[in-house]
Amino acid sequence: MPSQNLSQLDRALLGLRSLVLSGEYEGGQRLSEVAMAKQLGLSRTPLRQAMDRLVAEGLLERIETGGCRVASFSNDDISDAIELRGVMEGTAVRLAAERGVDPSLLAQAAAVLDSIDEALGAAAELDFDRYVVENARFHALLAQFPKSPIVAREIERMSLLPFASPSAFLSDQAMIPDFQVSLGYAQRQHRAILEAIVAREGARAEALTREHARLALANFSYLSKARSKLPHFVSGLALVASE
Amino acid sequence: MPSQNLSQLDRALLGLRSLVLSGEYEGGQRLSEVAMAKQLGLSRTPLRQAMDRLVAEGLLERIETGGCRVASFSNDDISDAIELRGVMEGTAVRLAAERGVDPSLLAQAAAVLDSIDEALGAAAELDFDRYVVENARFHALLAQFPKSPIVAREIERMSLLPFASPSAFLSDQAMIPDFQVSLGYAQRQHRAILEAIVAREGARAEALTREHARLALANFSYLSKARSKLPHFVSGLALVASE
DNA sequence: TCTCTGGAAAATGTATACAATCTGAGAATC
DNA sequence: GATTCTCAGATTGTATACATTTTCCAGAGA
Repeated sequence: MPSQNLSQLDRALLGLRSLVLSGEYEGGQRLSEVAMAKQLGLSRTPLRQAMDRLVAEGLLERIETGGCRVASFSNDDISDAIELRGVMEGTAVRLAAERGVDPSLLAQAAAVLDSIDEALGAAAELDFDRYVVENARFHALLAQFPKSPIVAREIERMSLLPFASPSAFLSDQAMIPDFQVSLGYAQRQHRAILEAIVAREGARAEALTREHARLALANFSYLSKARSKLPHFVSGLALVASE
Repeated sequence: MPSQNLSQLDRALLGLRSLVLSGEYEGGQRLSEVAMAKQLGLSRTPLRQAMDRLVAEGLLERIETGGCRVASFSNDDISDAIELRGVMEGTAVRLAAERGVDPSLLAQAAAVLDSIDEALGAAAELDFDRYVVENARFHALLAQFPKSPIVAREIERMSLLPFASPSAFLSDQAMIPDFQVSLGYAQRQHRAILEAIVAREGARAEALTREHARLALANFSYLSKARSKLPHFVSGLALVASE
């Protein structure tokens, strides 16, 4: 059985999120609590909690007169969300460079980068899944570098929006023609960021990290244009208003 | 009657927040839902919602085994929170400078700055309350400059923590010896920021805004040292662990 | 004196009932 | 024909009841 030790709230969160991201309710219409609860097989209480949380995450919007609707994002919204994630990660690495980083964390990050190198491997034998996992791990490590709960927390929050996370658009990048080049470029940025942190070059680390986030923006732009051909492949892309 | 059109949730939020900030429950002990609900005169349902929200804001922490406790902040946490607010506001003004700002917003901001000048006035007739109000308004305007719902939203979120808001430590600054000098300095920064935005100098606007936020840090340091003499004057200062 | 165990009291998580409010469609009016 | 009005159905916000889990203290045993 897949879900065993989960609370009803957790089930509601998972269910609601996947329903919303699937684009089933994209119309912007109100989400009925009773219908939702019945569909997910739980009572309104945990469902309501889950809705509150998704509102806080930005996936749902509250309606003034009561209830929620699915949020809709413009291309500019996504661009801004990615920019903000870059700004926050950039701050993390700047602080890390300024304050110094725990050597064990640095070693972990270096190991992850080595692993990414292996994942990239030769042209033919690219291990894409491994890249995605290790990339996420590297970014998670960056967030921990400054040893600041507040910074870590806010970075995590920035990555909650489906488009802003470091892994967004990545699992679907396999269909982008020259994606291998792009991955190699990203990895060079990874190395440069780590190098700058070690060298205590805060401004450089920050600038590199911001630029690194913009790769996600490029991927989004590509997918956005190719959307008609690759419908609903990217989780949550249905929430983007096609202006 | 003070509270009329408020929902029970709103009442719970206001009541809980003020209870927490008052430092009544600082011990880090678990907050009893039933006791809380009885004290505030409402049922557990809206109270629970309010607790969820304060957890999201960072004022409460969830306990693994259930329930919540009051969060406790280190000096470093507060320093980081202020830094992050500066980073976010800095991003807003950089984007504003890069993208250009609606002239009507610029005019409003200029008017607010004029009003602050009046509030500062001559040495004897400083209108402190007015300064606080107009300062908050100026910062709110900055958040709106980039015309980005996401940026505005995240800045607002950063300002939720009681120590990170642009008005934090300000209402209590009256007791700092040379606070008038400090206010004048802040106002010069305000003008420089606006000037940089108009001149499309993104990097300058960003750097100035970050530095501006650090004034709050200086105020906090002062209050932190003087805490024994001014106990519990600053709302929420009770949550700061006196290491 | 300390540790461990047992169990009662209390607290939380969840479901459900109820009242106030909103929605939407059809009737009535201009 | 368009607009306003009305009212029933549906929906949300809130209170409360119930079951499970957690807490904590007392007492036994080492």
